[in-house]
Amino acid sequence: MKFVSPNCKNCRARENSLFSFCQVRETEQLNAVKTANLYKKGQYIFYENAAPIGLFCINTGAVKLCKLSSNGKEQITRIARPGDLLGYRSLIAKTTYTYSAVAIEDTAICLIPKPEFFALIRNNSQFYEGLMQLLCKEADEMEAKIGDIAYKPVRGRIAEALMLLAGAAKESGYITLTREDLASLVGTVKETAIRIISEFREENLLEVDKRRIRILRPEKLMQISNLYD
Amino acid sequence: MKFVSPNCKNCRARENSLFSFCQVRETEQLNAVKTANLYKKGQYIFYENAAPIGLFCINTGAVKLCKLSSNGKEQITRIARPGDLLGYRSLIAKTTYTYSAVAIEDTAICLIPKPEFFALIRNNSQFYEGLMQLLCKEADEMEAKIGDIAYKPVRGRIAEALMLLAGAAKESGYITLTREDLASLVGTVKETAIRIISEFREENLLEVDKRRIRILRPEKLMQISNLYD
DNA sequence: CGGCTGATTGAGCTATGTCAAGGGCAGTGG
DNA sequence: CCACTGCCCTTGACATAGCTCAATCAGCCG
Repeated sequence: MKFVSPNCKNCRARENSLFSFCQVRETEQLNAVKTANLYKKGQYIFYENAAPIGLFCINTGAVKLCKLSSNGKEQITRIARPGDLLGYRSLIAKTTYTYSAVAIEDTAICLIPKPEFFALIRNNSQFYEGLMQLLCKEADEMEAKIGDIAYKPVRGRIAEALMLLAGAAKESGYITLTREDLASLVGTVKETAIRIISEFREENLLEVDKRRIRILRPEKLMQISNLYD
Repeated sequence: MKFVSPNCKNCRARENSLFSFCQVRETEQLNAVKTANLYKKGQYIFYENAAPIGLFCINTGAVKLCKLSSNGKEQITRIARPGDLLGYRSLIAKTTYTYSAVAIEDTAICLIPKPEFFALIRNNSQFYEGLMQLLCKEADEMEAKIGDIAYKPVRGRIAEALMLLAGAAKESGYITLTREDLASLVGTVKETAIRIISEFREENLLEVDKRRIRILRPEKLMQISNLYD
């Protein structure tokens, strides 16, 4: 299989990432030290509890971030996409990874080794600040998610997740997540997720082609997502 | 009511806070610019969605951080105590507060105005780094909480929360949280929380005196907290 | 002695999880 | 090109944790 290592200079993923703060020279340096890798669907990029080795930047594809709970179930905390950075929290806090990262499509990812990452935050204060803001945003989102899971019924959470996924799903507008992954993303089980999707289909809020889902009535779903008991 | 504004120099709360990174001179400056305030139990320190005005540092007492969900229920995300800093996320991300802060005991809090906060992170890189690590830690905790709420049964979550609260409850070892607040902290309702506490009492895992709870068998509770289905 | 706030307890009800049994599509190997 | 195998997806039947509503009780304060 032919895989051309992406060049940071003209990397589209870089543009909507924190690396947009980098100067041309820095970008060239990054390009020189980074290593690129292709992960097949289902392959692990890194494991929960492992020691971090660097900063990952997703080039193409999609990755699920998940933790294993003691009852053996997998909880997906987020779906990461091109331009998203992975692993910085563990690097900064000097801890092990708090979640695993698994490719859910064939995915290309670049890795910036630890030393270069730290050099970057030392030398580029804009990048540093950006990272800090990213952390805050991430925290805000998680905080919101806690509220959701605690009080929003599954139906609403699924509606919400579908909206988010559709927004993130580039051109196509198709959501290709597995029902199981979708369930795990909103904190429920496969069967419940399926039933609710079926309801939405019957109400013509979305259509299902093979496994893929396409939203038809975003407004309606949005409304359901905000509707409580 | 007599309230002596605390002095940063010999503030016990400061010692287990990020401000421990400050030099003597910085501490003196902080002391000069800060304003101290006493909040009665039940009083709001700041409101969700309001614009941040500075960094809060809890001196004595306890504060609940909570969000209102559309169905009118309050979700408590965390209980903050002396030494804890509040509001930095909104300052850094330049957003409004994502939660409200309410005193659950009579509480003394100092406020460092926005400009001085930014001056601090500009000039003290240790403080800056510490703040970053704090953010990471906070994010980790929330991530864990998401997993908990999604998959851990209420019984386990209550056990866990009790352990945490007991740990944080200074000397006394008494947990004084309202049943309602406890419920909201673990994402359930008052009645369910009460029933589970009663069970624990019957099993002699804790004792209840008036409203106050004291843990008797931490090991057991710990075990329950990790026990799934 | 009221009146209040919070704690309890009981009795249903229901959303959601669990278990079980197919069904369809896609990729593989003969 | 067909049959086989292995995912997923789907649906039904059933069980139950946890929510709601409602009534009562226990401190506490003026």
